[in-house]
Amino acid sequence: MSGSTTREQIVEAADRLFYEQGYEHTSFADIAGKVKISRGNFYHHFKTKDAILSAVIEHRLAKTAQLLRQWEAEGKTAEERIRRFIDILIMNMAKIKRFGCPVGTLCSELAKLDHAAQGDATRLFSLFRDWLRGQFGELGARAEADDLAMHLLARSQGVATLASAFGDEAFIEQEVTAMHDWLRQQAEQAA
Amino acid sequence: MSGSTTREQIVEAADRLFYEQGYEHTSFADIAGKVKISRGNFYHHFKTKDAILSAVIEHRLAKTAQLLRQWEAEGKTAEERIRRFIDILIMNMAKIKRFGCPVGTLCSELAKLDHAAQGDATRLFSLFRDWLRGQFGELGARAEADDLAMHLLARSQGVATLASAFGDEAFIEQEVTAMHDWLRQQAEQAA
DNA sequence: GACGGGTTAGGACACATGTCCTAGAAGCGG
DNA sequence: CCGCTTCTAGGACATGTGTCCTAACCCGTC
Repeated sequence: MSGSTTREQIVEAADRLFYEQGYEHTSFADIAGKVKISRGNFYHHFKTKDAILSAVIEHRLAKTAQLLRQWEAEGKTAEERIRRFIDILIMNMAKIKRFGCPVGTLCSELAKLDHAAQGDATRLFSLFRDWLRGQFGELGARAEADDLAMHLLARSQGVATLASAFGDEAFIEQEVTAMHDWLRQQAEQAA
Repeated sequence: MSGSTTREQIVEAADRLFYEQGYEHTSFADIAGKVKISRGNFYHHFKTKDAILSAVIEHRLAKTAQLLRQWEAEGKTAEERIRRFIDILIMNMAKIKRFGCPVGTLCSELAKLDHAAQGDATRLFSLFRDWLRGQFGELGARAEADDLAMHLLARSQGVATLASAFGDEAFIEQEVTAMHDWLRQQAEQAA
């Protein structure tokens, strides 16, 4: 988990803690403890808790963009690429069951705090949304491409929320299968 | 919104604040301010913040159970009753757009805090889940009744999360329509 | 009118937190 | 070796928090 620079280590530790404990429930001391630096040193890198949040979101945006590029490169057809998206629920099953979706829970928390970074956090969703819209477009959907993208995003979110609440991994697998079936239907319908 | 006793007023104010600001971000002072009592008086009614949370969850469980009984009485067919559930997204559209789903966001927050009341909060979901399973059972679904219940719950959750993140009410309406269509299919399939 | 239990107000207390300052250590070019 | 910038440690400071104590108040009962 260790990036090279201290700043990167801080961002990565904060990223993880924000996900696992929530933004507000994570303190400077928590992050400093993880990175094993003093709270005073912390201030040299980030003046403000909000500044860390911004850096964490920026970091997640970069990671997500890279992930999307990777899917773009690996999947041969649009349908195949969309399946990669569906399968992140399987790849991250254990963490999702424990902490929910990193994007959805962060957006929810910031919405309640009425936090200034709310818009930036939503851009994480937009990244997936726009990418999915592109894939559905290639698949043959025209005007509905964005609707389909939002629909699939929403279903993933719902699965993550319920799986976390009930601590149910089997439910994830079941709904992932259903989403794959749904995608097949969409692909056939478009052809 | 004012219940008669001070205790009820506290619970109702806390209920709302926990929903709108989150559990952790709501302080004794916030609640006392809303009810217009002193922090000292507060202690007479609730010794602990966790105690308030328990009371709030209990309150929500009671309100939810009553709502389900009401739907039970009003809807003539199982299909009609399930539509009531779907339509809460419309009824509470404005608040959902602003704060998400009260149940889902509470469960998510408590999961991250690793809070003892997590299980109690999940019972809120269970109330809906069990009720929906019953309805789908009446509709003709047998073994899949619980799967259908969870599926519908998950979709509602996803819609709430995304509608809140994007501040998009039209998306709620669109997905509600889709869920109604899906339900019609299920009803036809069962018959 | 006196009593007593339930209710209220006000504030004390210890602690954690975000923010900030200062002084020293470490690395590096001249 | 010197001087400068960057990094690090430790702690100060004000504020907000959950918790808790004490004294006064209300109000029905004898």
